[in-house]
Amino acid sequence: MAKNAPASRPAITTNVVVFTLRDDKLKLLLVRRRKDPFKDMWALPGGAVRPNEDLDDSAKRELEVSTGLSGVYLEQLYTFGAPGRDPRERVISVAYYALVPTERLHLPTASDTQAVGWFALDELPALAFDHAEMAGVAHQRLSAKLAYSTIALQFMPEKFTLSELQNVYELILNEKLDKRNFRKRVRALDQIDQTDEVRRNGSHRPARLYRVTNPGEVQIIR
Amino acid sequence: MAKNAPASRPAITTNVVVFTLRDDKLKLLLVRRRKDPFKDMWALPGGAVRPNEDLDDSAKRELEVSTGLSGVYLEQLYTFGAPGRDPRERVISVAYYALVPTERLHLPTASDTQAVGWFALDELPALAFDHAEMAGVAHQRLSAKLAYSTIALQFMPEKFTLSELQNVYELILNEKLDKRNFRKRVRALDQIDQTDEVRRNGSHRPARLYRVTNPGEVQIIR
DNA sequence: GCAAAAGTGTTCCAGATACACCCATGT
DNA sequence: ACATGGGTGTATCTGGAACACTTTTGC
Repeated sequence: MAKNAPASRPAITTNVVVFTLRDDKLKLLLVRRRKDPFKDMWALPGGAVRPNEDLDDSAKRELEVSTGLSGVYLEQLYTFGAPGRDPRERVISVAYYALVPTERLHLPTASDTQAVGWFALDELPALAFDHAEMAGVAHQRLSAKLAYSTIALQFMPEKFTLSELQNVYELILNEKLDKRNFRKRVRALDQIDQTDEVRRNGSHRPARLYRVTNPGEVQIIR
Repeated sequence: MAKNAPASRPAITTNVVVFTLRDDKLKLLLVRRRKDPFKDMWALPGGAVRPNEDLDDSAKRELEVSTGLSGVYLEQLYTFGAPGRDPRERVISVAYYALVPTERLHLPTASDTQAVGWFALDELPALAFDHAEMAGVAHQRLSAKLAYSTIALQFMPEKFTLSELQNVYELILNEKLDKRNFRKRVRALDQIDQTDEVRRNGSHRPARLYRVTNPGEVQIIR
């Protein structure tokens, strides 16, 4: 059955739920499987943990392979290990989730055409294995964390407007927020700095640009 | 080196951080190791996941073996997999934490003398492997969860007084709370029912006994 | 001059905090 | 009668929510 496995030892993999914001939607990255089982179905990026590789490093590597990116926010999510979740043999999957600023994704990150794609969370195709559950748990965690941390800043590019930041919150929470209250609150966090630049963007008043004070740092608030 | 392991497949274990409240302290359960490595040191209960056993089931079993208990609150915590965390061979450990009401622990749960013990969190002995880190992460999670869930009720026996419940909060948070505010808040949760019994307990007014409305259920609040 | 997004403060309300005294019992 | 923990209500504070108009630009 399994290639080189004694039945007594499950295989270990990491999977990564990669979130980004595109086209005014919260999307995640899927790869198309090229082998059985679930051949040609969409799945979360992931793969075997190497013999001497830390779990975090394995997730980082999977992220790097599928997106070309490193240095983005990455956090362990949950470990899935039900017998039978892989039809071939027992596999324990340590799931992570990552947040990437859209601007850093120049290419559609196709190692070959149609092998990867970004899908809106509410329009996911059927997923291989228990990956739909992983994606669900990741989304839950992200939404929850939005409320009590500065995690949303991880989606922002180097410079951004407050309207753009508000949009990020609105997309993830899936509700409209009050502009004045939002600005008051987000400025009170003391995690963004005003620059002296503005962005001209259509026939209306230019927007002031801001910058994250401590990029890569996620603070617990409230 | 390793007994029956191909270097390509790490071993999988679960470990459980078992919390209880005793002698007005938050304590956790440790077992003394009888074999190398770390022979005679204290460690978290745990052991290998069986070939066809779900991770949750493995943790439940370890809990049952070390405490004789089942049906208590148990939640996956984090997965530890750094190479070298076990000196013999690569081991991935899925850590859980559990909360047990003290009353359910009649025996000191000794399968043999001195093999297990309860230790206050601020008086832990040196622990084997990376178990000190596990315990730390578990305590953090527990404290955090106290603030936004009804998890503290999991420590309560069948019937309890509000003073006892307040004591639980004070021990875990490590700060004094206002009696009137505490009672107002905890009653507003609508998760405890007044019984018509009282407990006579020394030379003072008897305390009303309460009961958890939905035992085993932990609600997210606020 | 008009359309379109940027920007700005104040009032109101609810939930958290601070706080002190009487009650029922055992000795 | 006194020591001990059980039990109760109100005033205040604070942070969140609601809410509308002016500004700057491109066309």
